[in-house]
Amino acid sequence: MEGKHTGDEVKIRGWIHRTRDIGNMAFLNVRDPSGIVQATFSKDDMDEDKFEEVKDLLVESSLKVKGEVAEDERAPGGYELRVTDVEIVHASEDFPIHKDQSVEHLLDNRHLWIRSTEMRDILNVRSTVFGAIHEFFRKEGYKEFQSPILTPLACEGGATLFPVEYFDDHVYLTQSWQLYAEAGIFGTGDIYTIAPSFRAEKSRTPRHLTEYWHAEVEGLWHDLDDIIELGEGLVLHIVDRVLEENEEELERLEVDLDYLKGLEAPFPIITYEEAVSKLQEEGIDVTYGEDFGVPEEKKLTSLFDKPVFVTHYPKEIKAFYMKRAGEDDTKVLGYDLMVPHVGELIGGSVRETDVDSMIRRLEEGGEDPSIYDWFLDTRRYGSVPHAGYGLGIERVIMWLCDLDHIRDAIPFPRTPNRYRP
RNA sequence: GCCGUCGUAGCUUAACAGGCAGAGCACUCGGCUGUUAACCGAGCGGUUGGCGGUUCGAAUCCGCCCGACGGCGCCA
Repeated sequence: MEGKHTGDEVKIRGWIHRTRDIGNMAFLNVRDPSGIVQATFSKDDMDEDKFEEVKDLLVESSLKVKGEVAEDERAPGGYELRVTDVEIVHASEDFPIHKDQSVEHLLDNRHLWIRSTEMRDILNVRSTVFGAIHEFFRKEGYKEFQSPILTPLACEGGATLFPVEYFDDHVYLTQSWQLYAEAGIFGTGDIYTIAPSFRAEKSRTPRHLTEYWHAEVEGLWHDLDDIIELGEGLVLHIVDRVLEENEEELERLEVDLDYLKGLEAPFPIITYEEAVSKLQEEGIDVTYGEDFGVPEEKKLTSLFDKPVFVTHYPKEIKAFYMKRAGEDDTKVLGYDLMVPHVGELIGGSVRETDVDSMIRRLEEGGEDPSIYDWFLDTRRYGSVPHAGYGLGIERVIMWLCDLDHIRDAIPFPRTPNRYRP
């Protein structure tokens, strides 16, 4: 509907977005996955009974319309379809969503709300992001590798797990692909996955889901510089692809396109220690050894016009599997990639390869190393240096689309208070 | 887990130092030959989240419970 079909007879199959009738004429805005166009019905040009039937249709009724495309400044968008024939596919019941809706009502009716232009735009971007991740890793020579969703293992020290009955026993929904990936690299080499991860944490924030999609990668012989480059490359590739495929959607979502278009390598890299001094200079009350909270992240990301890598965190605030930095073993060879409004996009690290120090770290963390027995075998039979990271896909979408809440980055969000529809 | 805000018609809400629960949208009926969230007229629609208490009288005050939303913490 941009003038390309003016004068042509076309058929459209879709749903009624809005209706108006003025006696002998009716105007139906018809939506399909590509957009909305006004369909104009005139009593004189069609069967009278059918006209009356069309006039009575409610919003979201499905129909097929045939007619001529006409340029008309009175039509929204400047073009309309002058209908000559219509087939009613299904006359809708009174649709629960109208104007003036609360967040709560839209979430209760999420299965209907995903028909909205806003949700459709976001989900189109989401589709591009998933495709771009596969493209990037395959282009870079990484193989796709799957881990089980049902697992007896915890993967991250403190994080809580969803228990699942497993016949007479119980297992958990996975929090991460990583531990299985660390076994996988011995056969397949460099690997990646896109898979759901589950966290049973009652996090009440705009950037947490209990079920989220996780892009993870594990690379043989990789060091910290390798996974920094790999993280930066992935993010830039996603941005490029979304700008190529979804500029129209991003404009409707009122995203700052100049910011996204201006992103290029290299992203700034600072150590945790430098970050702490910078924050202190900026008047933020942080002491060395504390993990960053929301105020710290907010300030830190505001100091850069690109995503920023923060490396070499103290070992106390990071997971047991991260390798110590050779020059200072109070720090780990890992990083977080942070962006404004969203916080952490990627968390990555070089993995500890020595079985004894790994067992020690687990015991220090109050865990029973015997549960990790099979995993520790990856450090017993030809242990090799390796590294990897995990990226929160909904967080990337939230960042790209400038969303206020991560729940809108996924069709059917799962949060501590909500698991329907 | 902690702190805060809010539950009134299908939806969005008004009424709150206690005194007849009212409107807009949606829907139904009627009118209108170019509407743009059309408009005009009429109608339908309420156990004020639940239980208990105070009071002559509670949507309004008090207690408990349930639910949702927002913020912090934890993380991707």
